[in-house]
Amino acid sequence: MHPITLHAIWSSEPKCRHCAVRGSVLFAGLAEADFHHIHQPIRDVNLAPKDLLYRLGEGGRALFTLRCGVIKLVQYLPDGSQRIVRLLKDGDVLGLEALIGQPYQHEAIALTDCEICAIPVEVIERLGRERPGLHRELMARWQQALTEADVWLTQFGTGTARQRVARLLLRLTCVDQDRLPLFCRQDIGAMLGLTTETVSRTIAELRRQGLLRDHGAHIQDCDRETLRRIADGEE
Amino acid sequence: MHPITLHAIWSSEPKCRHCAVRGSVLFAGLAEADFHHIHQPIRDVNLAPKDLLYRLGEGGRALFTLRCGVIKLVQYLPDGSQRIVRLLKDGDVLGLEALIGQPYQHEAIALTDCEICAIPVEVIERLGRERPGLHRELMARWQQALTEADVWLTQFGTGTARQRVARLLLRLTCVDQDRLPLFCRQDIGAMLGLTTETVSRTIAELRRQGLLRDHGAHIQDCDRETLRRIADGEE
DNA sequence: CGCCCAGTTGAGGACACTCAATAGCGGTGG
DNA sequence: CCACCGCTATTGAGTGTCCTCAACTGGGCG
Repeated sequence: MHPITLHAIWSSEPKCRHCAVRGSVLFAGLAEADFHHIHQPIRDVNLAPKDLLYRLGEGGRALFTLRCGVIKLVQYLPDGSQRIVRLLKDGDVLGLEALIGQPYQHEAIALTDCEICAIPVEVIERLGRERPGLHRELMARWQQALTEADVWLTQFGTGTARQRVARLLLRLTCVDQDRLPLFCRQDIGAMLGLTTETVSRTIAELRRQGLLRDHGAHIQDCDRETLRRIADGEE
Repeated sequence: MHPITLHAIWSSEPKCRHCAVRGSVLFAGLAEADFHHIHQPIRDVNLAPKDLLYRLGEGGRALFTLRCGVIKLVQYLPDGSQRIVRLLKDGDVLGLEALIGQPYQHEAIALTDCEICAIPVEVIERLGRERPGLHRELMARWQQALTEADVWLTQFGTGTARQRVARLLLRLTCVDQDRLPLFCRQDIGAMLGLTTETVSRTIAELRRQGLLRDHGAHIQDCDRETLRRIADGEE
């Protein structure tokens, strides 16, 4: 178990106002005046890779915005193997289930260094009462997660290993053209429903065909055009 | 293309008040007085099996509650094959994406006869402004869809054909112990990411082992205990 | 009666999994 | 500084599962 670094920073350092990703995170639409209504502490959480943000089944009273970093949401199968259900990146929101009183549905585990805001549910509820626009924002977040879930099912749950890997690489590189977070083969397998050996073999072959370069776990210079053809089953 | 039967019934027949599934559908918590605020027509839609409720990419201005019946949400892969992403049953809500101005993300196709309420987005917005509780209800619906999506990914996207079929049968029968809607082998395949032949073979073997009976597409009398062991990979 | 569609069954092959051995990398300690 | 350890990635061989293609069956309906 990894310790979670929590320290209340609200009173001393109102980061929300100056938050680097304010344009894209939950409070994007908040007017300056709205911040005066926040009496509850919004906490600042920092995670290192492999740290646990929250546990599956834990009854949480906060939701989180990811200011920077990458987090994986994991669920487990009866046989103990794990499946990565979604990835979250800068500006994404997680733990929404807390808003309706449900325990967290996943384990949330950091893949990179992460900076996170932990927002108590009561803060959202109070703000929501006075600013209905917040609800629209929240619903959009939910819809975004749902769309993402559907994509994972269709893109990463169907087709050959070659297709799935190609699709994953396309999706990961479309954010940051060449720089994508380093995933171990096991994580890639857990995202695609494949074994680490199959993933390794598949990536090795793509490398031999000159469709990407990789130093260790770092994958670079994907030939997106060819990968797209592979993803669509054209070769 | 299947014609959609739409007829406005609000003025003549205010079904929402007497809706059979009012206890579990969207307007569960609405006080009687709230209905006076609805000036927009809530339409009644009836579908036969294979009828299309809405199309993927269609920009809709209504969301739907399913009073009775079963509906499948379908997405398509680049190669044209279809994947069933979720099933909806009595009391479920669909088309939520319309609420945030997005086009529908799936094809919604009836599997049985269906009775549906089509609720204009404006109605929800007006009601939501006056009754914040509605937002909570909507968020719960979204979360429910999300949880369901995760289940499909982990349960139906992993494991052997035998395990997946067992899991599907368990999930379908847990609602209605012995009576489950009739799915063709192709639909089952589209839910599990398997071919119809594999589904057919797998079910045939379960039948030979006495774990279920089926007359044509109707499956009955599942041995849920044994199926559970199969689903968990214990045999 | 015969068509049509859905389901079943068979044969063969491709693909991914399992088990196992090896290689490569980074960190630690002597 | 180098040897060693542990972990991850890679590669190989063999097997099992599922897909593909194809033929056949059976029920529903015109």
